[in-house]
Amino acid sequence: MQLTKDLVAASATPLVLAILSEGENYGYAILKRVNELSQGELEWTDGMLYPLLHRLDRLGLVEAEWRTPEGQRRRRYYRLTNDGHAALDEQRAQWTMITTTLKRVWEDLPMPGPGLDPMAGARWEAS
Amino acid sequence: MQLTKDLVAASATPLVLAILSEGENYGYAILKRVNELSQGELEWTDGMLYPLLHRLDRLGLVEAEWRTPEGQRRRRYYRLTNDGHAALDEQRAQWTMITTTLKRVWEDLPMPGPGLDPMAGARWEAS
DNA sequence: TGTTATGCATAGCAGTGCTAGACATTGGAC
DNA sequence: GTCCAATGTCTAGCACTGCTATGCATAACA
Repeated sequence: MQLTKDLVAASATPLVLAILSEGENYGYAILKRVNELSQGELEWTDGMLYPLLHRLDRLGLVEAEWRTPEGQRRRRYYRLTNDGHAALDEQRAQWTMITTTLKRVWEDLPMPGPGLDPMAGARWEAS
Repeated sequence: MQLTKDLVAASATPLVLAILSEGENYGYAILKRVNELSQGELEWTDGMLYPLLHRLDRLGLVEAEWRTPEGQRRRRYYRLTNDGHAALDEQRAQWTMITTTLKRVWEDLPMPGPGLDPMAGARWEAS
């Protein structure tokens, strides 16, 4: 499946935050995890992940630390900060809102709420 | 709720396409419909909708026609083309895919599939 | 010794979405 | 009569930023 740029951009941050909420992690493994979670549909490059990680760091949503596990390569581990957790919740709420909105049209649900009804009951035949 | 730019950008096209799939419509009414569907959470400006509509027109996803209903203002009505319907289906599939992916992390679902398990079973304590 | 997997980094520009500003008509309030 | 709000549409131009392309390094393995 070929995803639009917009969608990739919009989902990148919440996805990384969500993955880090599972526990600290490092770039290369995050890449693998994204692939796994999306069952191969999302194909992120490292070139797009690292800048994002740096951005999240600048924004204070994650903390980074170099570490060299026993007998392994040097890696930079990232961990969610409190602000990061809050940001994740916020993003999640936003996604839920948008998804709910889209579903309302897609599934033609009856609509609660004030009901502006801009069309005053008029209906047009499609196409 | 304050939405990120990315998310607004990513949802704009599918939302407009979805609204037009309900039947032909014109700019001002689409704005109202968006407000209604999102129950006031989405506050689009006309300045962002019209360029989008023009773009969709250029891409051949919608057709436009000036019309002046009996005793009403002149309006430009937009209608989905076949390509538009196809694009809507495509976008919908993409959203579903992403949403599914995000839910997997958010809800910590057990994961089906090949199971790359890049961490070889290791678990870290979260921050 | 060559290749693949692991692991990280960033300069710089292409691409584009929106803000700001403009214009016109209708109807109701005062 | 006048004014304001709602209705209705349009576009130039630039600010912003996300990614592509590229570079570097080590380990394992064939």
